[in-house]
Amino acid sequence: MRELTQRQKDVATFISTFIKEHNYAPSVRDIADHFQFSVKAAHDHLKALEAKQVIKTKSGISRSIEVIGSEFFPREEMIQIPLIGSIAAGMPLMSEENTEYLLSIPATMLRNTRNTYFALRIRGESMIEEGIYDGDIAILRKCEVADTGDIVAATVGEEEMGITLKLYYPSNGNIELRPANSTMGPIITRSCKIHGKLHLLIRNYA
Amino acid sequence: MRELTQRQKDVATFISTFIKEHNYAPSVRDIADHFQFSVKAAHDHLKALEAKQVIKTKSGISRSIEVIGSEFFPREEMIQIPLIGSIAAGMPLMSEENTEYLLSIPATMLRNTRNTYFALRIRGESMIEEGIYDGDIAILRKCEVADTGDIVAATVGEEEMGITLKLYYPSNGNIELRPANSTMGPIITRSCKIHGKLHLLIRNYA
DNA sequence: TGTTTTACTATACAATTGTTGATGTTCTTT
DNA sequence: AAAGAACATCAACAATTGTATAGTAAAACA
Repeated sequence: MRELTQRQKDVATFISTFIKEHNYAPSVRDIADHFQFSVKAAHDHLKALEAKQVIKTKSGISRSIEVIGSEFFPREEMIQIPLIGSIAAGMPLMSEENTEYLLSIPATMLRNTRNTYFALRIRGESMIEEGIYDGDIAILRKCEVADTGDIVAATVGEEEMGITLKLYYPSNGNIELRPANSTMGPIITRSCKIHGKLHLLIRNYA
Repeated sequence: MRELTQRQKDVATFISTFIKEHNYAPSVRDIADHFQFSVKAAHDHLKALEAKQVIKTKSGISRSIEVIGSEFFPREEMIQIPLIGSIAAGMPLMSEENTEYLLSIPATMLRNTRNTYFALRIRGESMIEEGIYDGDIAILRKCEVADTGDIVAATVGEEEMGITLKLYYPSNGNIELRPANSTMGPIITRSCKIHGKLHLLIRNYA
């Protein structure tokens, strides 16, 4: 298998552009018309591009061309993340009904596509020395365990008390949830529920 | 015109889900098959949903249903923002050829859709006291003027010297570009070129 | 040199798909 | 009670669209 020819790149570019412009994929004839060649030529190009893993099509289904990742046409993989409320403001339930809206984050900015992520709005100044400010949006990876020093979203005691974002420091039996704010003391507890680890922070200036 | 009925919501949800799953819109028959009703029923639903501004279709073009904004199916408007390099690391040119990749940001997180935005990777500790850390990604709105106290990306003198992110403080004839780091001094200059204002900050923990 | 790949033309068939007419039921609103 | 909207069926037509056959020709490769 050789690499893409110029003509194939042109066709792939056209498809990619067409999808962005129209929100649906071109038909074989849309491609043929644009390049002023026959329907078969267009179809052959699609086969070639599919063999070279640039596009994917579903046989028999119209306008089903999908531009997939490749050296020449890197697809921007997006992950949808629900923003499920504010940290330390009641109880942001981990359910889809509580989703304020979905954030789209490029997969390249996250570690692993297969993990589940969720987002919370930061309230308060407890993590200010880590550069996490009131109003910031934290994107967390859902997980139950954390390593020492990780920034985690956790609930201590009753879930209704609300989630806190803190530094995780376990020490012989106890768990210390440290704020990054010298005016505040840590929460020391026997057990807490970890909801996720901080992976991304988004701040809005306006 | 009344609001959406439960059935119409179901149909709209199906379409929305189908598009996410398949990357192409359902045909009229895909909808009919799923709900076990006739093709005409599906088609009528599409007309109703279009009249109610929930979807948009192109007549005669297969699989051209597009779910648009509405009370019940708020469309997440995305803005593509080019990441054009690192701040204070050579010269990140404001051109599309220098785009490392495109970030997708929900429009709701930005002030104005019509503005031009670009992104830069932060290098150095000069804005650490504003909670802006090395490696953070700054999303800026392209503009030439700024207000006192704004965080701006600017170049002083030759453009090749590189862009800096600083606090903007003009004072009778001079322009002071203040770092947010007490160990560093401000840049005081007669003139500088402002490239944009900071609007969004993204930090990756991993 | 021969083989493979690329890049097409022209034509055609069949499946997919959008669209419509005629018609009826149920529910809500006036 | 009347009117309209919503929801539905069956059947049919026409346009769109994917796929294929039968070639031609040039370029790339081994």
